Amino acid sequence: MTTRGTRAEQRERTRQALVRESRRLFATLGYGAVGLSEIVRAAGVTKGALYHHFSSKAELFRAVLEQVQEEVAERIAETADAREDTWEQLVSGCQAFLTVSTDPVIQRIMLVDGPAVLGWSEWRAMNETTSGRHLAQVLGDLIEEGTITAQPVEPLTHLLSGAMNEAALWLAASKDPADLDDTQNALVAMLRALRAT
Amino acid sequence: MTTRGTRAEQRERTRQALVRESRRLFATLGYGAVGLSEIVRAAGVTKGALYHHFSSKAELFRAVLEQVQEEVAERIAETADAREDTWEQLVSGCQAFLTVSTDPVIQRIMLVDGPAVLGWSEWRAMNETTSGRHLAQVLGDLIEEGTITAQPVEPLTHLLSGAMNEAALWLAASKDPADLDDTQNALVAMLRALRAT
DNA sequence: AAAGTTCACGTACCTTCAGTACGTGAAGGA
DNA sequence: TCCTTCACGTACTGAAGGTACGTGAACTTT
Repeated sequence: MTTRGTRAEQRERTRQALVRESRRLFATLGYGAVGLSEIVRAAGVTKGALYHHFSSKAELFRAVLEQVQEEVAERIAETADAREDTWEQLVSGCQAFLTVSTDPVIQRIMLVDGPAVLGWSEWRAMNETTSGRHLAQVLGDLIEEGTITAQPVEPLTHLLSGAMNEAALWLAASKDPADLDDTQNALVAMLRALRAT
Repeated sequence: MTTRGTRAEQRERTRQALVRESRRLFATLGYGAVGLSEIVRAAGVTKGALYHHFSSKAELFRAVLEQVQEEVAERIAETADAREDTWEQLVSGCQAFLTVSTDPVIQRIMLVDGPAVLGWSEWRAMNETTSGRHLAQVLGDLIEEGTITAQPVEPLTHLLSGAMNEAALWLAASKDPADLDDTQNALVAMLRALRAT
């Protein structure tokens, strides 16, 4: 094999090829239905290369999931940060999540296989460092400024993120385009319920 | 092997043994970490017997999940049906779900591995025939009687069931016993938001 | 610049697992 | 009593994840 460029460059190229191709395959076929041989063939390398970069199939999946999580978090933050009002940041952020998460590619990796492959607690921890943190942050701010009734933040965070995850999965499978609007309306209604009187 | 009793009896006994032992193992180790050899050893049969009853490992898991789903649905219905008022049925049913689903055994099978092993849509369909149907039923009744603001039932159902699933998973991992109360309070507050003015 | 070291892989192999083919003996019917 | 059915047990296979070790180019050292 003709190795191009410096060693660090080559290393990075191989790693990215593995992550990119496995992300594609995991998303379309699901973690369990994708073999390592299929991945390395698509990436144009061998299993030796894969195990030089990742200690296991699950570790490779973790790398993919991290990438997906960061992308989702970024796209949500983009939308939310465009708003001035904290309350509007919450609402628009939630709506952005519902829109972004409709992508089946994101769904399978982030919402379906993620918890099963890495275990729920690890999956939770990863969420917490990306998009979950934003949600908790905004909710905390809103409680502090008195917009939302004083209460523990964590239960609220999990209730909302769970509601949105499930709704996103359902929306992806639904045919009626009106479902998205209906869901967002119901969600906003629930959010409004949290507001202090 | 000394087969006791009639053929139908024996058949049922082995099937139940397989379901019982695999349920135990799936719950404690997770679907992926349990081998069929381990299951048949625990059940006191061989792989021939397993594949005579179930066409695949996933099918065996499906049988286990069905059993778990029915148990959960029954326990919730028990609590909810004790109430006269439809609204109180919703509230007590939701609270019952949070309490029941705290069991790690139920969690791993029903909430973590279920969607990944069977695929989300099949998992959703199974839910729909058990506990999910009760929730949709009650919500529909409440909308019909005007207690809840008129709106499509499905989005609401998914938002709520998703919120409760995630909350249950979090509660199981949490240490603070006050978390359960906090979550139930937050949930009830969200439910109340749905009420027509 | 030559020799030595590191490292990013490739090759060959092992183990385990889900799944299959086929044999067997008791239950049930004729 | 004979024949069929069926609920398994036994023995095997292919594929999958994972490992041990070799190799040659990139870097370091002298």
